[in-house]
Amino acid sequence: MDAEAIQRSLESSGLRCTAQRYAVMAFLMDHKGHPTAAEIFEGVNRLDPRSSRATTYNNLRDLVKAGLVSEVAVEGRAGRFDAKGTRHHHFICDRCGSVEDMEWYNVPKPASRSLGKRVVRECQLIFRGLCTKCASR
Amino acid sequence: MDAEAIQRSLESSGLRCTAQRYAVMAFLMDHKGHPTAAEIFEGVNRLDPRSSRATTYNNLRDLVKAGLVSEVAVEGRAGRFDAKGTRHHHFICDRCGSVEDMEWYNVPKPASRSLGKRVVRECQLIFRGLCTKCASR
DNA sequence: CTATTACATTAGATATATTCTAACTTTTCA
DNA sequence: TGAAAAGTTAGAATATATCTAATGTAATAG
Repeated sequence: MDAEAIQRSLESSGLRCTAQRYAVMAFLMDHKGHPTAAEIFEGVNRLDPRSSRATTYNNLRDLVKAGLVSEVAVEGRAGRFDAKGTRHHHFICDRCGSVEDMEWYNVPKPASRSLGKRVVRECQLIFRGLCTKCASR
Repeated sequence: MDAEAIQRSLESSGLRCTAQRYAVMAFLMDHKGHPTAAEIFEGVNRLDPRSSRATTYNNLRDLVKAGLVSEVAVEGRAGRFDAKGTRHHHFICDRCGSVEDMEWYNVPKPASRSLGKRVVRECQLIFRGLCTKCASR
């Protein structure tokens, strides 16, 4: 996604395309490895313009609310974020904790009996085990 | 699971069955709603014996390492725990954040091509959407 | 074009969650 | 029995996230 596309997607979500917000979005497009808020903050601030920590958190929250970014569900303390480009599942390494993308495939929905009145929006798989690096030890 | 079964499962994992560790395990068997560490700590301490926060965290970590408890992958700051009784998937409400159990069913494994050298230990499904309460608003 | 208002950003303080430290207690077992 | 291992503890330290209140910036009604 290029600069204009980022700008358009922000504006069509009712968010102004500020330098700080743009930077968060661009960083996420560029780093597919599910960075933490701290990593995003640091990465964004290594370049211009300076952005405060509060702004980074505010913008992440706004972007998640707008559906442009998703927060990845992992155990552990630091939230991890993901620009919603392509759909994918996740693999989490038991040993080193890294979060990797896995190719997307459809997963059967639960029986409507067990679903009740709940409304399912999406359905995500999390694999656990050993990543390539940790498996070879 | 009764008292003796908890004791046996602890000991067969090489963990002593201390009062504090037993209490954490019993609390988790009794509260299927994926309590946070803080809730477990509070719940355990409302009864005898007193257990410190550090011990609660230590014991949770030991139990997870031993495979008797799993940490549920949810976004948000506080870790949530789950005694591995029956297998189940999870439903997370977009609106109120509650985590509910969903009936277990088998999920197709990823293609070995996309898996590479990774070793999959388990495979967990997370549904997102609106829970029964939030859907009716 | 300016004033008003809503949106955004900031530094730093605060709140929350988890882990660490170092002393102490209990259990195990040679 | 007594040395080593395992467990517990209070409180300090660290990590993560949010709040506050002052300030800045952009959109737009007049």
